[in-house]
Amino acid sequence: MDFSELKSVCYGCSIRELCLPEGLTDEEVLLLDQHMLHRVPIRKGDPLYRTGDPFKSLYAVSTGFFKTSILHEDGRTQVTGFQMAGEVLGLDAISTDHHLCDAIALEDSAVCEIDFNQFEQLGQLMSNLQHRFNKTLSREIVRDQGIMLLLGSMRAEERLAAFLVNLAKRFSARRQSASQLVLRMTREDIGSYLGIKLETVSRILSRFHDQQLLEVRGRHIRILDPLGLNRLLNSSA
Amino acid sequence: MDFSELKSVCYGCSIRELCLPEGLTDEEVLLLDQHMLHRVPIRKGDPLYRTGDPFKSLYAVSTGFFKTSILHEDGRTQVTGFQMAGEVLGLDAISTDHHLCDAIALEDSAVCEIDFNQFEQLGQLMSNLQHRFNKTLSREIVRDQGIMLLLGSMRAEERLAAFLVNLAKRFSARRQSASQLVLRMTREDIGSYLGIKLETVSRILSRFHDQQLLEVRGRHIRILDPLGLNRLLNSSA
DNA sequence: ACCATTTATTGATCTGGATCAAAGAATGAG
DNA sequence: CTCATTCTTTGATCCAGATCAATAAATGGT
Repeated sequence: MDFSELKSVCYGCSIRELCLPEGLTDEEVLLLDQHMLHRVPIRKGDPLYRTGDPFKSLYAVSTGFFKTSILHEDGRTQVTGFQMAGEVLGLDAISTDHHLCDAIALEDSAVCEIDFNQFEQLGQLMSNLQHRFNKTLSREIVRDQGIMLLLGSMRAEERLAAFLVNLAKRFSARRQSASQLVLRMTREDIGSYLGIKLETVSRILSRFHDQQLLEVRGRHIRILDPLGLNRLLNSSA
Repeated sequence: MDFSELKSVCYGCSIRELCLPEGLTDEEVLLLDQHMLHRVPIRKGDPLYRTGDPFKSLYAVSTGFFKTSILHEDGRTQVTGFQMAGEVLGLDAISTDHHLCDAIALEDSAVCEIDFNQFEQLGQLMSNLQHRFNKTLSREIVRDQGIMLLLGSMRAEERLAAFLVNLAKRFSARRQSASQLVLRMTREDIGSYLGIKLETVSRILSRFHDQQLLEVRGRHIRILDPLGLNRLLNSSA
């Protein structure tokens, strides 16, 4: 059976092995995307969903870049993540059947919509899919706990270094340059995510620039000294 | 069929409806605990598991109190949670098949050990169980994101108020007093969890005491003014 | 291309919480 | 019960990062 002949969202997708289908066989992938995948474009600045929206589907980012943020009753907002190709949006909504954050496209993007009811049913048929999905959920927990560590015990400079190193790693896994980053988010978004103010983000980027760790031109960042950045992380200094 | 006659760990358990079996039928609960539950006692101060241990089982706290903490390479440590009866430990380990944090008993405790392989198999047979478990994982993600909000955008006083309100709510759900709290953890543990220093925890508790919000006698805390505490949370003042 | 608006940088000053220090209270092992 | 150890409180001082402020650079709509 030649899978490339079939009309399959996943099959032609270059980030398949970073996405939900990771670790599934070709036949399993086919079953997955024939049953429930649906490609949806989202314009820059538009929400994929908003807090309170009823939960129907998960979304795998196909192309583009998103941010998720939660809104405190007093108006304060906290960016909880930035998602790029292959990453899954909406996992938090499974708990309550309503979305608990806003997901906003930071550039023109496309997502694969995954009907969650159907997905759960397919999980009953394919233990491998269910197993992988448990890992996906668990990985999200680990990611969040990493951010708790960052917010709870790192200084501003370390947080920003960790952020850049993490972004670079994720770009690199997607075969994009690990040194040439284009930030899709504002300094304020970065600050919110890292628990610091936008002025502090800007100042530290400038300092990293002065220290020859980075070249900073607005949102275009080139990592000049990746080891130097990493050194900031692994030393408690 | 009279389930109370059967030897079932869950059936006689008073916190059943706060635990994994939440929402399952009696028959489903029976299937669950006959297949894989195993009660394990843990002494105060002992680890239930440690970072790096191979992952075999999840653990539902039956009685007692735990903390989980992650260890940064440079020696810094971050408490990621406190778990009481009915709460599940080990969800983060599903992602890598190894535990990624330490879980330490803060008092003499008992857990229900749940063999995860068997649990996944049972999930394949009982879609309801699987569905509930997806929700459990998702709820943990939501919890972690709430802590991100706390760490990223609240001041020390608000963090501590949020912590106490949350503890009181959880005790209350377990039919324990919502005003009379006995803290099982040190000021340092609380501080680590909240991203502040132990001296700051102590000072703010003293201040709350002075403001008649609390009565503080070491680890014995009585909440005198729950509305006042809540007011600290909902105002950005 | 132009103007309005949003975003970014940088400086000056202020402050919440960290750090350093020392005394006091609770806990646990023998 | 006693002593050692760990935990907690409180005070004095300091500093990383917040806040306030002003300018400069992007960005987007018409």
